[in-house]
Amino acid sequence: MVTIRLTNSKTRRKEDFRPIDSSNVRMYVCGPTVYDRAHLGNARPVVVFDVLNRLLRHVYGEGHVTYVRNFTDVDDKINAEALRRQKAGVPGTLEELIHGRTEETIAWYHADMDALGALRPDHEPRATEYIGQMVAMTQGLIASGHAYAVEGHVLFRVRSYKDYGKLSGRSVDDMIAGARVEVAPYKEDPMDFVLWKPSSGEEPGWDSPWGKGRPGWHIECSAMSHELLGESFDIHGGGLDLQFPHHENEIAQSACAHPHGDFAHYWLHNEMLQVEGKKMSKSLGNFFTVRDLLDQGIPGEVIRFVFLMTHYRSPMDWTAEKARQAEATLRKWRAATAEVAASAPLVSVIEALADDLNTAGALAALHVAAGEGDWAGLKASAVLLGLLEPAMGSWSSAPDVDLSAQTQRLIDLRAAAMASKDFSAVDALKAALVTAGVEVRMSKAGIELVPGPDFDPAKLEALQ
RNA sequence: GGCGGGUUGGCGGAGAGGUUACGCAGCGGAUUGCAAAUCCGUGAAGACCGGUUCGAUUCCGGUACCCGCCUCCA
Repeated sequence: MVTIRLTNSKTRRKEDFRPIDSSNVRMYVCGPTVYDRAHLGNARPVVVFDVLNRLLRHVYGEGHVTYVRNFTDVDDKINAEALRRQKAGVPGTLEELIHGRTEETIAWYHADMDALGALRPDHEPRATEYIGQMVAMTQGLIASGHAYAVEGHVLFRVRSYKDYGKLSGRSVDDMIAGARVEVAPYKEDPMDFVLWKPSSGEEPGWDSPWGKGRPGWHIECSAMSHELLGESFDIHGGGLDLQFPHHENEIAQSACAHPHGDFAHYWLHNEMLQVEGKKMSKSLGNFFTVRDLLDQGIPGEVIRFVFLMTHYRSPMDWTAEKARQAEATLRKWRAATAEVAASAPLVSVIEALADDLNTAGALAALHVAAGEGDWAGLKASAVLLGLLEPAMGSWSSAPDVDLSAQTQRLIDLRAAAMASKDFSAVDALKAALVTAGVEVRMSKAGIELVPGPDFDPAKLEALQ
């Protein structure tokens, strides 16, 4: 069996991956807060961990992997949007409006991530469906002295967990020195974080031993991963930005609530996304969603390919030039493999992926296979990477147009030109065809006209 | 201020202590009436300064610059 090696944020080293139970490899990835369309940065962890999910299934077997990715549907941004709708006169209770907003966003998310070729996880739990577990976990943490209730809040006592800060490499004292934490008079320690907070009438809330309220952000992942994957599981993933404080707090809560488990064995963090060399942000005006790109006609498969060009632990720069290259490569490969039956994935590709998800190396191996004409191997390997899937390829198929009249005309003109040595008429027609996005292939054997990516039927019409 | 990461040829982007990454672009050739497409070939790198070593772009230290998180935009 192939040994997968992964860089574990917990140890800061590349380690051999040894699952707790190879008949049920368990992975939890932090999913989106569902208040709006997923932006391009949201899509990176989705693709990264989709590749890992596919690799694990390839190595351990389709039925031997459990992949969980949550939806955070309790959040102040969602509340704000629901409240805005209510004030705008949309009928329904606040809870109903919140639910409507999250359902709508989840449907968008599914559609957009499906377009990127990401397989749906085995479980996609929603925070609102696990409030009971969160309350129970919070109660347990209070009982064991790791949390305290005060003024309707429940706070986690950071000093009660000796390894707090280990994942992100900081000590509690370091963090306080940096001191950009919310100062609240009821906190025992400035670093203590919220497990439960009170809700006003304009916020969604659930009954609890501490009054009507809602959970803090971090507790949901601890509760849901425990419920679905157990006290100890194999892999926990997410964006690097989540390492602190989100994952640090998850570890503290879970370790203290379940002292006999050891939570996640391997922590994986993908680096951030940039756009044309800069951080994507609304203020820089380079902020866009996955749907924006799809609507511009950039296929999801092309977006996926661009993501795979960069190793997941390096910052990835989204550029138009990369999209252009990715599209050209995919067109070539799709054309070459259209009629080919996939064989088995290439060893070179599996080895690259097994080496800490080296997707760039895997793509290079695909290029090598293309150079050798091993299209069957290329196809099988590409499918493992979530590329060249038949269902994703409609964008690359040539427009169904009849160019036989133009072809014949060009043949006639060329035949005449061969005799007269005056090629001006041939060149004129050829130039017009090229302008219309038609590729002109002339050889001794004949002439072939192929509609290309920029094919424009209107310009062709003008030639008639 | 604290913590972490990065700096590879024109561009993108990997691995490996010594032997070709790979792709795009470029250049040369084949092919073509000329092109396109295709095929063949090819030049080009490792921020800077030290150290370890027979040998470092690859290991160690320092400098410069860039980036991320600590501010619920992943």
